[in-house]
Amino acid sequence: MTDATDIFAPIVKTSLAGQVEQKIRDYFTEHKLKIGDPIPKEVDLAEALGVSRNVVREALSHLKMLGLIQAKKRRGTIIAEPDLLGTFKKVLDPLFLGPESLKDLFELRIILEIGISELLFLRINNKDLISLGNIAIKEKQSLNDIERIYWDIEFHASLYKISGNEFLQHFQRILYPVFHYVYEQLKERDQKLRPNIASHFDLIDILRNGTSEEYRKAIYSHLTPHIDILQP
Amino acid sequence: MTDATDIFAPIVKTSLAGQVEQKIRDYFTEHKLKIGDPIPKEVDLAEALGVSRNVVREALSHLKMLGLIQAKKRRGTIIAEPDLLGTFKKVLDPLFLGPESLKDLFELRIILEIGISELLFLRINNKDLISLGNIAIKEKQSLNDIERIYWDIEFHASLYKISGNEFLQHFQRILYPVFHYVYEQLKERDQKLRPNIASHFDLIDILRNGTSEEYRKAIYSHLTPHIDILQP
DNA sequence: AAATATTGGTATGTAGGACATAATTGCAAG
DNA sequence: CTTGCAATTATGTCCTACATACCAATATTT
Repeated sequence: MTDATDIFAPIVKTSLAGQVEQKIRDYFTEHKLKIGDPIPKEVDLAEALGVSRNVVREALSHLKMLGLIQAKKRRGTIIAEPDLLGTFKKVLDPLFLGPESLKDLFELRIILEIGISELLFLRINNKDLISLGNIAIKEKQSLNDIERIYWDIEFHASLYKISGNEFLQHFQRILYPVFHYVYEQLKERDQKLRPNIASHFDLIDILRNGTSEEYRKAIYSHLTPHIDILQP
Repeated sequence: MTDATDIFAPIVKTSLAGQVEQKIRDYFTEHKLKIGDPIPKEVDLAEALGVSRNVVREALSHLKMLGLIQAKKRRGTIIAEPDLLGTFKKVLDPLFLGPESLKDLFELRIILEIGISELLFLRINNKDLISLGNIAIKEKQSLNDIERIYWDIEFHASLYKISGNEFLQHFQRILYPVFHYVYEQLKERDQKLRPNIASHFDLIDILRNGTSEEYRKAIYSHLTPHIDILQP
């Protein structure tokens, strides 16, 4: 029974649930299951894979968490369209992120804001400009840092929205706690927020009358002050 | 016993495991647990929360999947640093993504490649330029589409690497199957790959002698041909 | 005494049975 | 045709038992 093939069988480091999860994913792709299609019930899967229903449930619960499937009480379980960023959100608790990750994320933000400049000039309209102006005014009138940070984030959220890319809008919402955390760190260090080289009003002016190249320079100088705070 | 407060109690739409997961996360933040710190064992959690060990395990398995915790057989379970993008990867199977998400992701790619232009000119060196040149040559010498696609992706992966942002490098690797899928779609539609307006050689030339603004224009014209394939 | 084997305890991993819950179906009475 | 009720079905929760890996301390060998 225990011959060489058994002894030297590939060592499995992933848990059973993990393997089962992979098997189920393979099953999906093999059978070309599309959104709405039902998948076998838990007991059948357990029997087919030779594991307990417990393990199958754990695997399924992973897929469920990712939004890849959706389970209803009597209807069974069906394939669903996953929420791209909903899952991502779950690991983005600043408390769990090291300083390296934080720095990368903030740098990514700069990359994104520079990257959308072309789209901004392509898609922005008068109404957007007015709305941005109102936000900038409210920020200027803020009585404390908390309020100011709120309007600051709101300003940049609007930019993402104007760019028209759904993905980015969600991304902004998800990254909110991270950026907020960075702001908090910053506040602690030098007591009051440093004035940005280029203000929000400057940015609006450029969006109205300037070029995308001018905008990129401005947004770069607007955001970089925040980044050295992350490298001590 | 069953008075109005019970009747009109907030309806629970999340599963028990989901609630427990949240409770455990709250426990982490409340106790300010850091990486490496141990968490209570499953049975204790189950008892404390008044649920079965089964449910606790399901919640923990979620956190485990996200890399937030790490469980060893006798040592118990400890806090770990999450893998930012490792989880994200799990939902990025092109088969599960709708056309809208695909379009957004590809647009995001353009945003990113435009966004890193500043960093590229800041951080690129001669060795990078030579390496990029070799890749471009190999791409030109490719005998079939598969090979050409491989080197194309390799070229852009190098760009991300040169930018120096870890996050982006991982992002590229994760998005690989998505972009590959887009290329496949494209191949099917117009049989042979459309020539890019700006070739990789052009991009290298600009990186060597040009400005970041020229580069942005070039990369934009280089990538946009791919995007209309996604909106039918 | 130092290195190695053995043994036992501990927390996670897996198994399997039982029951609860919600949703669907079909039948029956109004 | 609608309403009400019971049966059915697959997921959700609970429970108990055992397996497995790991660690520590003790026992055995060299």
